[in-house]
Amino acid sequence: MQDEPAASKPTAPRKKNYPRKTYRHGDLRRALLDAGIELARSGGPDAVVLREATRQAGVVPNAAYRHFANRQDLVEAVRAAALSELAATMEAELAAIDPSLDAGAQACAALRATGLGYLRYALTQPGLFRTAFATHETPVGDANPAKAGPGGLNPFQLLSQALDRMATAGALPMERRLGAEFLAWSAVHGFAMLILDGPLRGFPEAQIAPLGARLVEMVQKGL
Amino acid sequence: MQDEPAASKPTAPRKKNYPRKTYRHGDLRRALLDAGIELARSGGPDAVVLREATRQAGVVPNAAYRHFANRQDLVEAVRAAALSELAATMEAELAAIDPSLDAGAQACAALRATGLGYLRYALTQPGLFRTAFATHETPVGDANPAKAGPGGLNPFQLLSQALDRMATAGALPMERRLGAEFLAWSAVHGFAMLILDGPLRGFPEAQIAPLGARLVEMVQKGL
DNA sequence: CAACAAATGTGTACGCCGTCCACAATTCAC
DNA sequence: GTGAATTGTGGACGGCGTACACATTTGTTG
Repeated sequence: MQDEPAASKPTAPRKKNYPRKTYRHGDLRRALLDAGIELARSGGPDAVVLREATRQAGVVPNAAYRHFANRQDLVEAVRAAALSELAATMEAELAAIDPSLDAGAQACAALRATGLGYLRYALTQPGLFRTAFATHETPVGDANPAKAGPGGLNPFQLLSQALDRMATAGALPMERRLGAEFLAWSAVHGFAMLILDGPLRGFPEAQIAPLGARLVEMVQKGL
Repeated sequence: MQDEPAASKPTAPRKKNYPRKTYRHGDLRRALLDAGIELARSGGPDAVVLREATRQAGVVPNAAYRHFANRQDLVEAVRAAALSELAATMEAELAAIDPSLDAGAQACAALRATGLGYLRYALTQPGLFRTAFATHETPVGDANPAKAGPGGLNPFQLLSQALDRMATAGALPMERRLGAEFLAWSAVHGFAMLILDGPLRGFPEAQIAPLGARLVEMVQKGL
């Protein structure tokens, strides 16, 4: 529709700045995903609306169907990205553990770090966090690298790893190791939900943080 | 539109069997709410669609706006009903506690009962449970009786009561009483979510039940 | 390089949804 | 009984997800 002479051969896809001049977009899938992520970031899963994503990518609604089977498929992709970010946040917390501690103390610190990283992400990115867990299906045996952090492990695997370290270090009795990830995850996940959608919503972080610390302590003590 | 002579004076609203013959419905609000509850029961919050509720009530879509400000308002009403049912389930569990126990043991049993009742409802009525917590805002200082059970207390208040009993019975150190409802609720709520939408979804109840028991035990020990 | 197939974006259209407005039937209050 | 308030109707609008046919570009193969 443009009267420009198609210029040079623009085969190189521009990753950002999506206003395209060629008929082809270059990397529409990425553009749609990015738009979806931003929508989810600021409005949660329901804000991921297909038509809006295509609008932001400068493309007609149906173009999305060349890259995603349907809206839910796009949401799943956003979800995977959110889980990956979550894993990265947890890894960052893990990396901050004092390496001079003995194995048992390090393992306990790792458990706390996974929990606190989880909570940090929920507080920092509520929209994406809710998107990560609003839809059904959550990763467990799922080795999809799109859901993992830089270290290649997804959030659930990071937690399992921390518990394994505790068990081998003797900080967690073996007979309590089995299924412990479900108990620990329950507490932390529920706490995040209480903050985002529940009776703790809107509380200043100054009051949230100590409660979160108490929660992690409760898990460690009660496990 | 019917050629019937309007029959007798049908001022008495029929609570169920909504096919009406008069211009007025009798109790449309109730009919819409009932329809909304059924929709939520079988499909969660997103399944509560205004037009479908009016369809089931045998009425034109706009009629709903005489009784609910908008869709969200209807969902809120469904939500209140779900919370009330949840409270009732928890009360039922509480009522089953052996009264011959001493105060401390009864208080501990009450804490477990609130948690297990909560989980029972989540497992039995996943759609309504998710509706109760999917939308924002949750009852805490909220004395709305529509959200309470037969005993007049909402789920959060039931939990608080159980913790109070533990504290006065000496089963919970006073310095740990403050905020304990958040810790306990976190664990149980998160566990419910893991079962409904998370990695524990679809697990047979035979495997869920012992895990739930362990969870409640963890809370009691770690609180 | 020509020709054809595959990939990718466009245009049009359908049905569903929430919601707004004006209007009609009914009931209530005086 | 009459006028006002309540409650249901009819029609319309814009937004959404998505299906189908079509156009344009790109990649392949002779």
